[in-house]
Amino acid sequence: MATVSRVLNDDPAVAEETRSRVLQVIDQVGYAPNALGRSLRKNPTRRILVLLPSISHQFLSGVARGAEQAAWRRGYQIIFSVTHSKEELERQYIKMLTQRSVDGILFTASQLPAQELSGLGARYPAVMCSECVEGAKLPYVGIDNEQAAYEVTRYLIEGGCRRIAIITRPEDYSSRLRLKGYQRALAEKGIPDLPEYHVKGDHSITSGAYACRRLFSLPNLQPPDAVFAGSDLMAAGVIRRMYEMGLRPGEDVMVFGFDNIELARILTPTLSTVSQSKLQMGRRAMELLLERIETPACTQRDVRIGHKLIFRESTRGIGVQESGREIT
Amino acid sequence: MATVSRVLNDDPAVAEETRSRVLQVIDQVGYAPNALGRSLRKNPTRRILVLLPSISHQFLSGVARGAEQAAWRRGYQIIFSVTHSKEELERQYIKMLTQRSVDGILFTASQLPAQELSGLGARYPAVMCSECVEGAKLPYVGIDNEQAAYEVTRYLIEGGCRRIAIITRPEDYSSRLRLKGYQRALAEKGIPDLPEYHVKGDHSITSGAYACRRLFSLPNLQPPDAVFAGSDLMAAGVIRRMYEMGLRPGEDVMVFGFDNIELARILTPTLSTVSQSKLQMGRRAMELLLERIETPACTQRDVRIGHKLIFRESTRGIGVQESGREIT
DNA sequence: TCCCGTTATGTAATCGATTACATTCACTAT
DNA sequence: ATAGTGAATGTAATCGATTACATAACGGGA
Repeated sequence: MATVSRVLNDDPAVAEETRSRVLQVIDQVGYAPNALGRSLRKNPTRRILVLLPSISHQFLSGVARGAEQAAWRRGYQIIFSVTHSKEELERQYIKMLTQRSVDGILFTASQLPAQELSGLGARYPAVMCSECVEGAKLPYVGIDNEQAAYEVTRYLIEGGCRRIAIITRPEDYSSRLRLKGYQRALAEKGIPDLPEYHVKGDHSITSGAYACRRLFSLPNLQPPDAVFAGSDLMAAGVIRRMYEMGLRPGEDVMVFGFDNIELARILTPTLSTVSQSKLQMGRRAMELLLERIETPACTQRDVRIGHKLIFRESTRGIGVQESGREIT
Repeated sequence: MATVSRVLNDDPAVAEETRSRVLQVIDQVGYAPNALGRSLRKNPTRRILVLLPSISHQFLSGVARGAEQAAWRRGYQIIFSVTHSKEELERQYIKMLTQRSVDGILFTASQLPAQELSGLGARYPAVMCSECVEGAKLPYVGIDNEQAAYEVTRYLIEGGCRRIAIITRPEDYSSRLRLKGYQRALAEKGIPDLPEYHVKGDHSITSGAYACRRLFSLPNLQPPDAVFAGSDLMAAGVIRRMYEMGLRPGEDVMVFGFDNIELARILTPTLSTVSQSKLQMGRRAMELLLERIETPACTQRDVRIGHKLIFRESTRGIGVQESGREIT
């Protein structure tokens, strides 16, 4: 038994002849070492859990890919679980961390209270990415949402838009920051910030379509001349609905998205949007996490990733298309 | 120690007073049981691994959701890993099964040789879903691809199309079956099967666009009057490219997709496609897998899931839109 | 008073792999 | 011939939780 273990762990103190004999027998009986026994003794599992709110999240899947690359490079396996934005499910999967089935955890959109996350972070390696929880004391990697939204809004205003609607999911911290950026731009240009132009969505296509209908049937108020959606999916819903209402997105009304998922290039009209470097975001977050795992003493802090605005046909009416003006 | 274990496992033979005292201390010191030790003793982990070729696969993410539901219902956790269609990665993750980190594995698009999969299936609980490997002796859950493609082709022919192109990924077993169905329909109607109209793709949008360009610049041959793409994503590429070439999909040329992902409802024109019940597919596959785990003796076989054709604007030129003719 | 049964808790073996330490063996130097 | 050396292998403790079994404590009946 001991010798077998030595063979499998490349211990040099095994005679060449014994080694090959062992390997042969292993092959014959189809022996596979039990990972449980192993990690019980030498505790790291070299496995990381990434929590996603849903499995088909276009934006986060890019982040996940970045995280995966960084993990593999350092010899870690990565596994995913899906929370469906339910606290209870999230706690279930967090158990994998506290029970040592994984060495660390990467949150992409936690629903847990800040305090709970802080407590977890104090005891175990954990990092937040993309969407963060206000007040949770975990390292965080993401873009400057306030600034990005500010830039989009300013761009729309400078292009001549005066009635700019915004669709957000107010539960998200990032969405609240974006709203702030939007308001900063409006204030700067002396344009009134009408609450009627703030509409809620949940990042689904349907909710975008629904928001669009509300915006274009406001009583006692002119319809918007631009719609800034908090995600490309909602923007897709907006565009779809505009066609159904006989509006021409990109000409009658400008549309701006957020995330730059693949869909943005395929929609008709193609969608202007904010590009976040998903790969880089995931990579940096994973690096931060591995740092914490391997040197428990370390106390790194938040990381900010750059973003850029992408101009496509959905804002054709006010400017150039498909240039990649790098901004931050 | 023993008493603590009893408390955590709800053993009735613990005095109420001791129980509450134990719980209090557990809370104080922040004790969390180590899952390794536990599963080492009572061996099932009640955890299932689902292998996906990529994290942002629109179609499979629906399947994954179905699998997840079925697993939760029976008290199993589910975790995902991504193979990027690389054999080596796939083998890495399969180790989680052989090393008993999970109780079973669900393949959605394995790249491994049939023999290897058969060997695995003989020793451990494993099931294939959606895409199968020809000759691999694992239970499989999927649709009747040959029949579905036959129905689509027949529909196009009956609508008046005579030059029907098909885009497939010939590496997939399912694609080869679909090609057969396509050929059966052509033969039945006495329409020649021209190899020039068979174009390769890899299920990416780009490959669809590329295929489209080839199809509409065939030397000495009329361009097709219908394009049947092996996936909605490729169909999206086809449609995008048609616009760029000044063609009107759904009027000049019919377009049919496969999978019925959400995108199909959003494209302009909306996309006619084959709907596979993703949820049901995932659910049935997971049920099959759990069956195998819990009653090792059982030897269930393949399961066939129904499909239906969805008619939308991209075949507007030849028929009704958005009806749901259930077929199998 | 003694014995028995019941209930609650403690003891120790177990799961499978790892690894410090002990042992064996062959061989060399004295 | 004997002690000493080093390489290869064997032995047994260990990781943390579970659980069959042993023990302790207590009350009640003969």
